[in-house]
Amino acid sequence: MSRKRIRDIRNEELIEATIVAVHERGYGVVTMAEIAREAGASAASINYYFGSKEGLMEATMLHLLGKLRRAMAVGYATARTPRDRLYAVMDANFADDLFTVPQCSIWMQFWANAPYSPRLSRLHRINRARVRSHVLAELRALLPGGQLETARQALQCYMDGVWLQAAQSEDPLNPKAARAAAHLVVDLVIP
Amino acid sequence: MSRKRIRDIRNEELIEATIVAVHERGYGVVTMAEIAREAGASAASINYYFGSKEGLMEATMLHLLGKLRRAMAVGYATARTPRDRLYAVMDANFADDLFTVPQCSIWMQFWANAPYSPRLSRLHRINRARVRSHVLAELRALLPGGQLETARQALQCYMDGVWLQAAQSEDPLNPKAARAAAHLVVDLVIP
DNA sequence: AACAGTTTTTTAAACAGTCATTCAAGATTT
DNA sequence: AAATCTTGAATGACTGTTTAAAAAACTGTT
Repeated sequence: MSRKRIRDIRNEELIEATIVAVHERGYGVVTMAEIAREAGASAASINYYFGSKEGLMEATMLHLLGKLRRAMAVGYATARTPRDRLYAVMDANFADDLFTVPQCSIWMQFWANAPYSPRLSRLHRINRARVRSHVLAELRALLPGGQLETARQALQCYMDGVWLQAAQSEDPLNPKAARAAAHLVVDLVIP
Repeated sequence: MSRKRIRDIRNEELIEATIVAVHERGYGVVTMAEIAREAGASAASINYYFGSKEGLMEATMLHLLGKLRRAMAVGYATARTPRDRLYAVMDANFADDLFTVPQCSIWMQFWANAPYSPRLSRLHRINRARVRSHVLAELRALLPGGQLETARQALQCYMDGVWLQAAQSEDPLNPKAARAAAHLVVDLVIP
């Protein structure tokens, strides 16, 4: 039992340290030693748990993807109309514990590196397809078929674009305001 | 005269090679030697012309920023109404000679690295502010003040988001379709 | 509680490459 | 001849990963 526990604890510590360290230095530049120092461990222990630097990055993104997926599931549980479920998708993207500068930074690094790493690009494809199908499912109930694809792309690209911008921010973000803005964009697209 | 000419020719050759090589390998991973090979030159000559790898990246982005700025100026020259000028801003972003996978890749790498390089982040700020003020200026003539900021963010994030997605594409892009889609988004935001 | 045996965890040090940059010497152009 | 351009080779520093050995945690037995 506690054998498993230790591994889980280390995994989480190292992933948190990865988010901070990659945010501060960039994925391509940050070293295993820096991440390890952030976590109060040694570079070798990261390889012990994750196999490689790429494995660590994959695990970190898996962690964030899971957070996003769960946040979306929570919102879906209480939303009753297609429009509310669309709001829920946006709200998940800008949830308090997801929409932070370090996490948007990581996402940025993830996007930049995905084309060059089969393991990362696989995650990227899966996540994107999932969000896409959710958005599309709700839009179907709200728009005529001809406008579906335009509206979907507008919304999905909006979410990506906001994160992109957030990753460049010097100051802490305002998730509440981001959610409000996202709702306005939804209303703009679906009158 | 031709002393200057040679420098210009090399600059352009090396920048083109940079775009191809960075697209293929990623900025953090590509080596000076690979870029040089792509250009049919030596790594040392890149340093001779650009001083450093970072200098080369800065010059490359300066080149692309200029292309974008000029494309926008061309569109502005013929547009007569605020809506047409908004179309022109979008069209510039998705112009035939700008909206290609390698160039969107570079832009992606640029975004990812800007937070860690003062020289790149300066370029990023300048470019973003310029696009922002153009979009805002046209929107002012089309929307009540209260919706300005929402519409601007929707459009600007849309453009970023489309590029982000384009950078992941395996196949060649379709600039014409992208422009058509962008027009539809404009029409969605400004009925 | 104590202990020997076993497994899991940790890390210092070694390893094996890598790469941006510099430099000196030669090639080319003016 | 002078200025400009080019590059092979040397430099110097850095880094992900492996290894071997020690530390810590756990196990069942006494």
